[in-house]
Amino acid sequence: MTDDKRTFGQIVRDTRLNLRKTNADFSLRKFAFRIGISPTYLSKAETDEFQPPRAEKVVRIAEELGINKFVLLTKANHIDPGLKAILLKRQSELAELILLVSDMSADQISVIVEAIRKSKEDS
Amino acid sequence: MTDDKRTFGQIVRDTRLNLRKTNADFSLRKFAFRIGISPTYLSKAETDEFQPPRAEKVVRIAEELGINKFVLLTKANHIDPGLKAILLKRQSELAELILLVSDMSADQISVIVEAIRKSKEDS
DNA sequence: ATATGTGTTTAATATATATTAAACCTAAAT
DNA sequence: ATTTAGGTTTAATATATATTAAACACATAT
Repeated sequence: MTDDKRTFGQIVRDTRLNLRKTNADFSLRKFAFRIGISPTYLSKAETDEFQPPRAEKVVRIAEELGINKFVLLTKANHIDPGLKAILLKRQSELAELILLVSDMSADQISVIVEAIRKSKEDS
Repeated sequence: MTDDKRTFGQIVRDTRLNLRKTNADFSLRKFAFRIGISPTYLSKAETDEFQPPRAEKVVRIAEELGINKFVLLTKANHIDPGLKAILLKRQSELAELILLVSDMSADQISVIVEAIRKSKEDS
């Protein structure tokens, strides 16, 4: 299960410090500049004193850290910009589907995804 | 097709004025107070001079006007708070599904919804 | 004529969210 | 002993989004 109990800040700091062990480019300052935020802000965000940055920055952080962006976005209380764009355009049509699967397990949803994928191949 | 070319403001004003024909409670002022926004704001929003109000207010407007909330939310560039809550919790699990169906027609999505609904009955 | 109801406009704020510069305090390297 | 690199703290802003009070103009009812 992808059920990480840690906060946004804890995940980012833990992961970054781990990478820093073998790569000095993962110091707080260098990492912050690479992402496009100030060291100040990253410091506070990693200690959960500030709220996480906006969605786009969170995605960049996840990419740089090599972790799943959706997990980090969820911790940051953001919806992925790509998903958001799709939903903004088609929420009437997608609402039913999302509500319908919202009480299903991840496994059950995977089964559905696979079924749809297969049916798509046959066309 | 639910493809209304009108803006948020146009839809709200048109619908409200229609209701007002037979019901004085749909004057701009009374309606605004009922929704919980100022007449000023509603006036500007209905003429698209201000951006639409926040999602919760848009939902209330749709309910009062008796129109589909998702359509109005889309025009207002908001995601339905209910959907948003689901996505914030489970976007890792739902992302694949949403991306997969995002290029399908509304009809095709309906077919999938029906299939899932049936399979749910058998359990 | 005036009070009442309608929508509009002017002129600002309010509120939340996102964000920073600069000074600071270490510990390690020179 | 001092430069360097690390992270922290103070003290504010910046930015976007959401929102309003009060005065106005016009029509209709009294």
